[in-house]
Amino acid sequence: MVEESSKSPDVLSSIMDAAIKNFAEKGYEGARVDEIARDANVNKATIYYHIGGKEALYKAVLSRVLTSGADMIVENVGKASTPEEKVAAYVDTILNGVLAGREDFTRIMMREMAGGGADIPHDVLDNMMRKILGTAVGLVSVGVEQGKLAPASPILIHMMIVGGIAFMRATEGLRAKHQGATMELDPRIVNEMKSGLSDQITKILLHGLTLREERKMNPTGESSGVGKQQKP
Amino acid sequence: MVEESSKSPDVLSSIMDAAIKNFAEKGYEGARVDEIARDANVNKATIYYHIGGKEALYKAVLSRVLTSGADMIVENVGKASTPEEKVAAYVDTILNGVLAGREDFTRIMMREMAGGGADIPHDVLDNMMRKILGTAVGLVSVGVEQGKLAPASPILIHMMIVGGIAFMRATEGLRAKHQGATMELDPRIVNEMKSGLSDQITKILLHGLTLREERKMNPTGESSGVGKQQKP
DNA sequence: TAAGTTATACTGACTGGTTAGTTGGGTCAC
DNA sequence: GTGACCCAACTAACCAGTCAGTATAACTTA
Repeated sequence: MVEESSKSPDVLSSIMDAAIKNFAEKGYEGARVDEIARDANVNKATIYYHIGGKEALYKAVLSRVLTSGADMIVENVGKASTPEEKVAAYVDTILNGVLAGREDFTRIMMREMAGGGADIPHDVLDNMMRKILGTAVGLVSVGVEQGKLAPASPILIHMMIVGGIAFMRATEGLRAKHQGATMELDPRIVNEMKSGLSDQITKILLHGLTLREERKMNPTGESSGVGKQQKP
Repeated sequence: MVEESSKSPDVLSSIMDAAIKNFAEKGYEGARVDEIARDANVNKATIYYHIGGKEALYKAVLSRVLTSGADMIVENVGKASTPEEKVAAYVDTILNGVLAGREDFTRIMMREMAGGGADIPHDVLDNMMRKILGTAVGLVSVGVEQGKLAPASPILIHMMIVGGIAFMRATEGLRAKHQGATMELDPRIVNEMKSGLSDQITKILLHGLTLREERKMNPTGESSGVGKQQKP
């Protein structure tokens, strides 16, 4: 009689959420449709009614995961003016925009890459490649032309960013348990590690590790005057 | 008793090889014991006789994958003298020593990280953490103390190397098909991309992307006319 | 507007193919 | 013969996908 919930609040998104969680934790083969249904508080057949099947569900999840970030990167990098700022924007957008609070996305992406990306729908892949890698290519190209960036493979840059972030994220739990390797660290390093991951990556990418000559590092950290070097 | 494998040519290693291949391609859940047995030209029960089961087989594979490289890194980095050479040795060992011709290892590692590394046996993980990360920590620490390297998180450095390599490797097939994003690249970038991945990564890590004033980058080798720029 | 019809959203119970693991027996070197 | 090594065939469980059925909203028509 009285409707506790006339229409379901949003069956589809609860299915998607549960699917993302399960696929992220256990991978495509490891995830169970029954469990996804249970997590979504939905009858299994409902999933088949709405989406079609396990594979269709996974493809839907993949599209959502992979599509969501591309435009954000294009936009934010576009806003930045100098090549250096563009690199920073690139890193920052991936870390704090695309992947912020979405460990699940990272995990699914890692698994998908491990599998060679065979399951990624072609149009999604195409779109992603064009936008994200295109942005990276443009960024480096302009920087090189302007004499501001050293020539480097934009794809490699992209992969070092994404790969670095993904591996850092994925191993967070692991490292928390096994922090035996922390050993005695130089206080300057400890300090540096306190700044945000985005800043750290940007700094490494822009300035590298080599210190030239006698230039003292700003010991208080923060991304201030780190990359200032004189002649070799 | 006598030797390890007295009888068959080498049943155990053919099982392991087949297992590595299958786990790499399909993950733990996706791999089929029957198929591993078939690939190894062995009856399925033989696997159970020698190893015990699917999970034990996977653990064995994991140990082999993860253990194999640690000592190599420690040794090669130890041989190098300056911090810069150590960084180069670190990158080069991971790429050309640990992972050379072993895409399977990379894939298994990626999946395992995506899953949070829950399956990695504790002693293996401990050993790996101590050796590999310990080496990275030592490397950066010494470099910083000597005033030759900028302070940076050794873990992040490690993850950018491994993550970058893993993602580059994993997406090779993918990128070959979708090379639409290659666009018009500056010839200097194209040239840079011709040098080995190990050199490229080392260069980025050591020198970064930023070009300072009128200074040549001192390219590691071939990539000659790289650093010639005017001011903007 | 009441009765009849169709469309949409969902469910509980079932099924059949797949797959990890077992069993009991066979071979061969010593 | 005896024990390490290997096999073909079997089994029990699991799990993706199906189906017949319920409920209700949404039209249709007389």
